Formats: sequence, structure tokens, C-alpha cells
Amino acid sequence: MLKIYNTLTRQKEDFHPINTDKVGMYVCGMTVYDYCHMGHARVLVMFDVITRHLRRRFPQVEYVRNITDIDDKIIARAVENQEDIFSLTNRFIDAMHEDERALGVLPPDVEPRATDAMDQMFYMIKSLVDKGIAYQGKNGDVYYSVRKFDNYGKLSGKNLDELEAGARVDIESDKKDPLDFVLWKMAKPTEPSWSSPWGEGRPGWHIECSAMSTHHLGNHFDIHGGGMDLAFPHHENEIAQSEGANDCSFVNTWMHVGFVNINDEKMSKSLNNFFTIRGVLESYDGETLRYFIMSSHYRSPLNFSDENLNNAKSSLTRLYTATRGLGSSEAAMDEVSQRFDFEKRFNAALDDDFNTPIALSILFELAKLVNSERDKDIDQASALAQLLIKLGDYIGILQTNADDFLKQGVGLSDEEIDEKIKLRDKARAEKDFALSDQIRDELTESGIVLEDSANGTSWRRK
RNA sequence: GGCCGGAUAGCAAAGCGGUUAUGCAGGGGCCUGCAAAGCCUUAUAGACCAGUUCGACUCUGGUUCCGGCCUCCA
Repeated sequence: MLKIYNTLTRQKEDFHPINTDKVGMYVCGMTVYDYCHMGHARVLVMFDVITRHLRRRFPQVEYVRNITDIDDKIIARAVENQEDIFSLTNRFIDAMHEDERALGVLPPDVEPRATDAMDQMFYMIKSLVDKGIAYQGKNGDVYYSVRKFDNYGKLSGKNLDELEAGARVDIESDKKDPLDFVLWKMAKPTEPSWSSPWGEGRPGWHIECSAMSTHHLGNHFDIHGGGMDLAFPHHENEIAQSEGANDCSFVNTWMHVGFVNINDEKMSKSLNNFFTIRGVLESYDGETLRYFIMSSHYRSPLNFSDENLNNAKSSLTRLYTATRGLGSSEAAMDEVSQRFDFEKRFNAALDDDFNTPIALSILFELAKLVNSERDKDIDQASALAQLLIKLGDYIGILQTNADDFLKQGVGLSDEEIDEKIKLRDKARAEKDFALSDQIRDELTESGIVLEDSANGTSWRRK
């Protein structure tokens, strides 16, 4: 039984889809005015892991992850660059897809863009205005009246009066209540705009997700996710909009991914302490990044540091080393999978609120068994190695050829290395260990590790 | 100020009211020409103070410290 921690109830719950044939999941994606950073990477990877697991647990999953391609920051950045907003957003959407591929993240089923969903937003805003839940201010902006929604605050555990007490005074706005938020915002003459029943303008940030999620998944769907910082106000407002407009429960399970920290502080654009995915990819491969992200539970903080990334790299190296040179038929693998309980325990770990650290620890137990069987029963070792690769696939790792993973890197070419190994083999055959050790030391200097075995010498990059 | 969450061995990170987490790093051994990898083995935990219990890292209360949200943010 799959259990998921639900932000709404603050506890782990058994997960029962509304429709057992098809699970609907919506995740708030990127606002595309810059390169994705490690915080985005965590959301991308974790919901990829979650989707992969859901797909193995249910007949069909529809995973929708939106793209916010219109907002104030995008407009500001486009002005700064003197470019059209679409040329800006298209560029960063391409970059995001590149980053995603490097992390082994499979594309969502649908990736709707806010600018393609104007009609859906109009429809929802109109419905809110008709019901008297939303109103147009003197400045033309359309606002959501939070006092009209009884359950406001149910997700984030806030209540309106306390929020009110701490609220900053909003001087220029026409809001009836400082906590009301914008559904439709009038455009200044130079700004990009869309024609709406309320005038030329652009949507508020929250309405797009309400409109797109319900459009693709229905008014009431299973899972809605995003970064922890979206719980309030973004998701709270989405609930207010969707439930206000549709008069039905919006989402059953709310999932929030924890922050990536730098020196125990949240990585964020405003603190300017962020690392972009592509920046990190210059020093570490995508799979190592992915492993690093999965090495802690998705709701815990994840501290970004070279030490932790190097740790991830070593761990992955151990797993790949175990599978190196081994492989078996599917039948043999199925047989060992039946005989040992690794797969069962692995799935149980993921069923327990996607506990990737436990799942990974099971891979290490399996790797240890592969290593110890290697000299005893090579067929069994091969079948177990195949199982290790299969379980890796469940969470999107270990799908590269082990040799390729272990040899990846820069410096000497493979041919140069093979040449030196040949020279060393000759020296060893002649028992000229001084020369052979000298060659090995030189290679070590270049970051190449040699491993002698009965089957000859293999190498990897450190 | 209001509301959340956290504090686990050298580092990272989980589960669990009583029995090995796991990875890296460390000690000892096996293997190796020597290494590396691997295997075996071993040490090092649970912020602090009370309480509940036959027994608490795990439950309850308090203290301290840290982080987050309350404004755009994944």
C-alpha cells in the first residue's frame, strides 16, 4: 500500500486514487526567465521518481507540469535584454529541457504554458466574478476576495486574522482587503498583454495553475505538488480559486519538496546563493546530481556542498563497480528476484512516502551480495547484477553501461590509457615492477585508477 | 510576533519502544608482486533536562539551538 505524506493533513496517508484506472498529478513547474538552479533540480528529479513509481503502481498516470511563461519577472528580464518575451521564454524552456535530460528526468505527459491557457483562465475568473467571490477594482485589476472563501488557510495552517495582523500595507492597490490577490492585472501601455473581458492585461500568478490543472485533470484530482515555498500563498490561493469556482474539493493529496540549502540556508534567487544545474554539470555528471538529490528524503532539507556531491559520486561508483562486466537474461533475473526479497523491500521503501534513502540502502545490500557471489557463483552474481540495474531503473539510475560511467571524465584519452596499460602489462610480465609501478603512479596522477584482476587490467577515472 | 519543521556517530542519511540501517572516511584481517577493487571484521551515535515504561535515539512535557513560511521564490 502506497503511503504519501499529505501537507493538507500533516500526516502520512494511504493513497487511494479517485479513479483507480488513472492517477492525475499536477506539479508547479518553472517560471522561465533564467536557468534552472539546484532547487528546481530537486523538484524535477523527485517528481520524476514519484511518477516512475506511480506508473508501476497504477495502470495509468497523467503527469502535468506547467510552464509559467508570463509574469512580472519575465517582462522585466525581456525589457532588460531588449527582447521579445517569447524569445526569452523559449530559450529558457529549451535550456530547462536540456537540464532535465541531463538529470535523467522523463518529460511529463503534458507541459501546458500559461500563455496558451488564457481562455481557461478567463472562464475561471468569470465564474469567480459571477459568484461575487472576485471583483474588479477601480484600477481595473481583478481581485480574489479571500474573506469570501471559508476554508482560506487550510493548507498552510494560517488564519486570516493572524495574516492580517502581519500584513504589509499595500498602498497603491484597490484591494478591499490587503490579503486579496490578483487574478487579472491591467497592462501598462508598453507591456505585453491579452484582451480579456476586464480589459487588456495579464493573468495573476496563481490563476494559471488552477485553470491548467483542472483543465487537464478535472475539477477534483489526486496529487498536486511543488516546492515547499509554494504552499503559501500559491497553493493556498489555488485552492481558494478552484474550490471557489468549481464548488468541489480540488486536490486530495498535496506534496511539497524540501529546500536545497547552502550552508544550512535556503538556496534562492533572492539570497543570490544559487547554483544553476548547468553550472554544477560542469563538475559533476547528471547521474551523480540525481543520486545526490535522492540521497535524502524529499521532505528533508538537502545541503548542497562539494563534499556531499563527491560522496554521491563515490556511492554511485560502488554500485556501478558491482555491475561491471556482469549481466544476465531476464529469466535468470526474475528467478533471483523471486528468491531474494530485494525488489520487494525496494518497492516497500518507495511505497513508504517515496523513501529513497532506504531504497538506495537496499541497492547497496544487493551490490554487496553481487560482489561476494562473484567468485562463488558467477551466474547468480550476474542475475543479481541484472536485478540491481533493474531496480536502479525504477528510480532512474544505473542505466549507463558501467564501463562508460566509470571511465567518463576528462584528461588522457582512452587510447592513451590503453597504450600505457599495455606497456605496464609488458613490464609486469617481465617482473619489472619498478617500471610497472611507475606507469601506474603516472596514471594515478592523471586521475586514472588501475585494477588488476585475473582477467587483465581494467581502469576507471577517479 | 503568528504558524510550521528539525537537532542521529568524523561526514552524509534512514528506520525503529528492546535485536547490523546504508554510503564515504577510520582500525584489523583476507586477497594482490605491490596496489586498487572486493570480501570478512571492528570502533565511533542520537542537543539538553524531566517524565511514562521492565526497557526510549524512538512516546510525553519543558529548555536550548537551527531552519522555513507569513512579500516574488522550487
